[in-house]
Amino acid sequence: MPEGHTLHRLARDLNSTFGGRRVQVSSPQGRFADAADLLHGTRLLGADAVGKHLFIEFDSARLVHVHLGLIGAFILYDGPPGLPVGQVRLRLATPVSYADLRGALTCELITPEQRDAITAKGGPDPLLQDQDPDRAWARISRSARTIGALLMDQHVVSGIGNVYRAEVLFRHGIDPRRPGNTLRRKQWVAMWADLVGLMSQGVESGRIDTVRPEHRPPEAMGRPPRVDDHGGEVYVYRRAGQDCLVCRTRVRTEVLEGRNLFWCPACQRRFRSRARPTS
DNA sequence: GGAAGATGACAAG
DNA sequence: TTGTCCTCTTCCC
Repeated sequence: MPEGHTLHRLARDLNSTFGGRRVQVSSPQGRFADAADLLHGTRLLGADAVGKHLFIEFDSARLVHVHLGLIGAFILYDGPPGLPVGQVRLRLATPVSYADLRGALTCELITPEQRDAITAKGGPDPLLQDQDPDRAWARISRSARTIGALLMDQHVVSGIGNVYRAEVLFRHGIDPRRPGNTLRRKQWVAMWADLVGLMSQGVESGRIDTVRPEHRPPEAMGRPPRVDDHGGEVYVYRRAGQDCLVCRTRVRTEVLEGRNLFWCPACQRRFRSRARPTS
């Protein structure tokens, strides 16, 4: 589901299924009907993802911009399209496969200029080549907001959601409530490298697994990673009240800027501010 | 049958 | 910070 890895994987799948083909475009639910009529029967040139945004390009420089939001899903199916189930806002189809979009925050027809404006607003995306993590560091290192909030801010870094936020902070022993301007550059460089690795793995597997082999519980040894509601084996995300896989302290949760935050109070020690950072 | 909650983002105040 | 939107699933009565 929708963190950056989901969108990049989706773009890849849409390319292999529909890239270069003429597609039937419809909006069974009706909310995208006018645009669907315009695109119906035209060639789908390709799809690409930037952060949590998905762009699908059709002939005549027409682009569909999709943002799944919290609850959206874009699912591909093999076989000829059947009757729509539920609220299908957008359906792409060929005689042998189809894809249904439901619950998206955004599904709109845009121009290449609008696409550029959308992508220009975002911070660097760990899943794209040639990104500059220093652009994110420039904002983090100047901000008194918590690192937990900064990592979720798409203007700072693109593609990170609640799961990767919780997990990468755990893996680096950083309290999510710590202000961005108290972090060291070395810590950000290490976190960025970790995000690149974790999220790339997420694109391949379609799930979020962050637990190192040595921290897997003994009963899990020799078994494939467990699958939680969110699909993946993690250290702290949605594990409030359970034992930390590393130190057995109870994982805590708290709402930060409207989102559930999870962390281990022992592994992710609270930063103690002695004096204002000097540089 | 209805409420709550979920991997998100925006506008209003 | 709060409210709102999107849809579906799970839980509780």
